[in-house]
Amino acid sequence: MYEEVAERLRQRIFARELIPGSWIDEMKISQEYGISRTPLREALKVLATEGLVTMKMRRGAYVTDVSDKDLNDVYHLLALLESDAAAQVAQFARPEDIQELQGLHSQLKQSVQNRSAFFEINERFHMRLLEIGNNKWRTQMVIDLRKVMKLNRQNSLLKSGRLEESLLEHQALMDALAARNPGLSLQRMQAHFANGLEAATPDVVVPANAPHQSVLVTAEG
Amino acid sequence: MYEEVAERLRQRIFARELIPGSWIDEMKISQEYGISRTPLREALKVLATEGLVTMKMRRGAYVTDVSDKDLNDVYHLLALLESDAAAQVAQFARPEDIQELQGLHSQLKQSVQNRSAFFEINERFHMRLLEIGNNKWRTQMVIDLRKVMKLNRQNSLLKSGRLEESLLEHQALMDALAARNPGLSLQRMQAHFANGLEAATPDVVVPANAPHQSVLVTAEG
DNA sequence: ATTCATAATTATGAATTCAAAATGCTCTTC
DNA sequence: GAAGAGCATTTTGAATTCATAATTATGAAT
Repeated sequence: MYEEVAERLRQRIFARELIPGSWIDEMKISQEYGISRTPLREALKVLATEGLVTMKMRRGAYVTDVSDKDLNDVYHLLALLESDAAAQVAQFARPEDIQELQGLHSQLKQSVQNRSAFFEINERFHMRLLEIGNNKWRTQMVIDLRKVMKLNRQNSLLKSGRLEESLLEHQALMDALAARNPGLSLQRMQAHFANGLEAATPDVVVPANAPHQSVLVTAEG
Repeated sequence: MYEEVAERLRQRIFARELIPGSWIDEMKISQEYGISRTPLREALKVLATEGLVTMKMRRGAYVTDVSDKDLNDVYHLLALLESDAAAQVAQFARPEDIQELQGLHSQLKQSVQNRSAFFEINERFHMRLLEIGNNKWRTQMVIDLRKVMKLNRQNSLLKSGRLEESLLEHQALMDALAARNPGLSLQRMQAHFANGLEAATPDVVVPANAPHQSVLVTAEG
């Protein structure tokens, strides 16, 4: 049951119904859910290891307050891990996997005017790419990091023009993957992230000198 | 208390006292530790999210059995994250931080004939570099991944000659850091990992075509 | 003798109870 | 009227109890 409870809590945290920095009332929540405190406390400890809540000694659980720097750092890691996955996919994926990604990309193209559909398919694309990347530890990390990012989706996720740009970046990435070029795939995914992806608030998350650029630094730089 | 219990369990898992794949007897452990099952179960759920144990529905907790592929995958991520940290350090660290690393490196040089001291200082060096890298999420990830690596330290960690080689790689890395060259630092850390680091069993963890090489792939490759 | 069914035992998962610590409120004193 | 001490209330953290599910063992039937 604790997994289920953890997921419900995650959703409430993402929805900002549970406010960052605020105290989590175990009694209240357990009554709301009609359960005892035991599985709730187990769930809270899991969320604590995920970084979504913070446990204070003899003070209980608090919703983690994620700073702008935290967001930058997490975003940097997402770029690092997902571009690494893209390189792996370009190298090792089976032809049918690439086909599948191309199928998802086609769907993405067709849903460019439907914002929520675009987001959903885009998310599927990224997750599928990770799965094809065939490293469950990396996949789990990205899942966890994306959860943290969701903590601070306070404002609109994407500027009006960004949907089309994002699509173009996806196209460029797909081309690199189809060409089975790992390094180029890595760069294209990096570029996609550098431009703000779909999950972030670009002006907050990607300042001009953001550290997540550094992975593109070469031996010369 | 659950944190303390989790740590004791981690140690026993690392020491292979709890055998991978084996069932964890809650009753037995709780009696051994003189505690109730409640905090023990909380600890087990935390370890489950860390990937050290696996929970099976209505079957309890099992020590995770880490496959060779898992080791490869985790090692690949360690290389990715730590080399990323090295690049960040080269870019953003304060002079005194570089100094501190150089101090640790000097200690490392002096302890080259004392195997356990070497390992301990080496671990300190890597952790300090991560901390200076100033991304707590990355640091936490590396900590977690290193725990997983420890699950399979079954045999001797380093060939006889590797200590000296490792030291040379460290020296090369230090030079790149001191020169404030992010890309070179990244490469040198990658090379350090490609050669087997200190924590791995090289012939198992780093096969010739290991995927963790791919991060060095460039736009041309 | 082997297999299937049923009962008993064992272990998990969750609720409840209990203890200790922290906070807040009240009462007293200056 | 304000400040401090002591007591009460609230809440966390852990132990115990309880229920349910799974496994094993026993017995009967084929």
